[in-house]
Amino acid sequence: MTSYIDKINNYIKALDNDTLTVLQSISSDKKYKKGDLLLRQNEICRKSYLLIDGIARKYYLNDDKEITTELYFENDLAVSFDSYTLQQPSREFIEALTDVTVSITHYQAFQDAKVIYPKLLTLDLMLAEYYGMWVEKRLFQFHTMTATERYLEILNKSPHIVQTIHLTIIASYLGISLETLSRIRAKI
Amino acid sequence: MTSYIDKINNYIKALDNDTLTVLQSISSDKKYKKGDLLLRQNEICRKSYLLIDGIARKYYLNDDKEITTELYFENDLAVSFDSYTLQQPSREFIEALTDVTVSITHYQAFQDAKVIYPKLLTLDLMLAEYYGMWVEKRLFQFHTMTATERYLEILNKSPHIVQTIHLTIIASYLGISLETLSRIRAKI
DNA sequence: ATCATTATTTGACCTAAGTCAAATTTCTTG
DNA sequence: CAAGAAATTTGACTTAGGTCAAATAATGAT
Repeated sequence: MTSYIDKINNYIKALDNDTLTVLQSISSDKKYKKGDLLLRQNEICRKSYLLIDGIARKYYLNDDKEITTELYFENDLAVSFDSYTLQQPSREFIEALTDVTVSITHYQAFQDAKVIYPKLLTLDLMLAEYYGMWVEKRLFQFHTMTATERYLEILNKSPHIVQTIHLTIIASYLGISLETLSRIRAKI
Repeated sequence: MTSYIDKINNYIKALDNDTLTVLQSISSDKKYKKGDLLLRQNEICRKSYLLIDGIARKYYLNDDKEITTELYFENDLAVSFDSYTLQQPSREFIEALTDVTVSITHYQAFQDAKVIYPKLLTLDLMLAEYYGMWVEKRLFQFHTMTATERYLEILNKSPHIVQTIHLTIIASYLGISLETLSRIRAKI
């Protein structure tokens, strides 16, 4: 499944000039400071954010507690999937965890471009497929793995996460309390 | 989000004759008996199954225990998403819970048709988006709701599930043990 | 460097849900 | 319809992980 990212990136690299030009024409770079919100709850997610530099996360509030649903690093595409797809208010926030630089593409501009450049439609499909598989895998892990196993998985496959991100956020991403995460770390 | 199904169905209804004809030409009906497996673990999911009649489920094995990941009724599209998308061996089974009639479309034929009929590409995108949002919602429910709340949700929104499907399967779909489900039902 | 703030750890206790085993109830099929 | 099989319930006990509170440790601003 990771190789699907490669496939997507290769597909982008292999785009014809026309398509690439359009894609660039509807995208623009922007910088955010650490702590800035790229998307707030109840706003409609009208843009997608391709992380060029820095770290960000997506989260929502449950009983005033922040539940992190996704962590973004260089080259990741940050959107609130359902808000973006349905163009309806978002349940989630997107927050810069460090200073970040992003390439912003507007939803509507991309929709319009897809009609004329079918390769963008294919690209959109690949991105949606990737996200679907990613969420499915996450759900699968919550069902089949203990908190400790999930932490070890992150430690193995994404050590950069553990090195750069506060435990409160990692804990909420793993679906456990901060204290439990601390105890898991003490055991290992 | 439910309304997105309507959008998809309207989109299908509004397809031009050429596209519809192709779609029909690469699909064919088939009947399965209760208990039949439409897809086995380790097989590649080379077909999608549109339920015309009957009930089916998708599940996988974890420590010899069956975990149901999706329930299918009339008009639902049954596939193992990652196996279908990546054309790699499936972790999941798809099983007929009653006698079923399905409309089968072959992966490769659909891929080929998408190239010529961009509307099928758009349709594929909508289906992937729908599945992504559906899984995301399921994950969200597992994070924010207790077992009792999840059961009540099913009882409310999909009473037909509780009426027609064995509790063992519902329990595994809710991510709880059969005994816990039984106790939840006793309380209510 | 120092103080204040923020992050993390540790302790004591609690709770939702799981497990295993046995008892009922409900279906099937002859 | 009766016997056997399958599904569901109930009981007794265990456990992973949560909560609340307090103690350290780390970080950052002056």
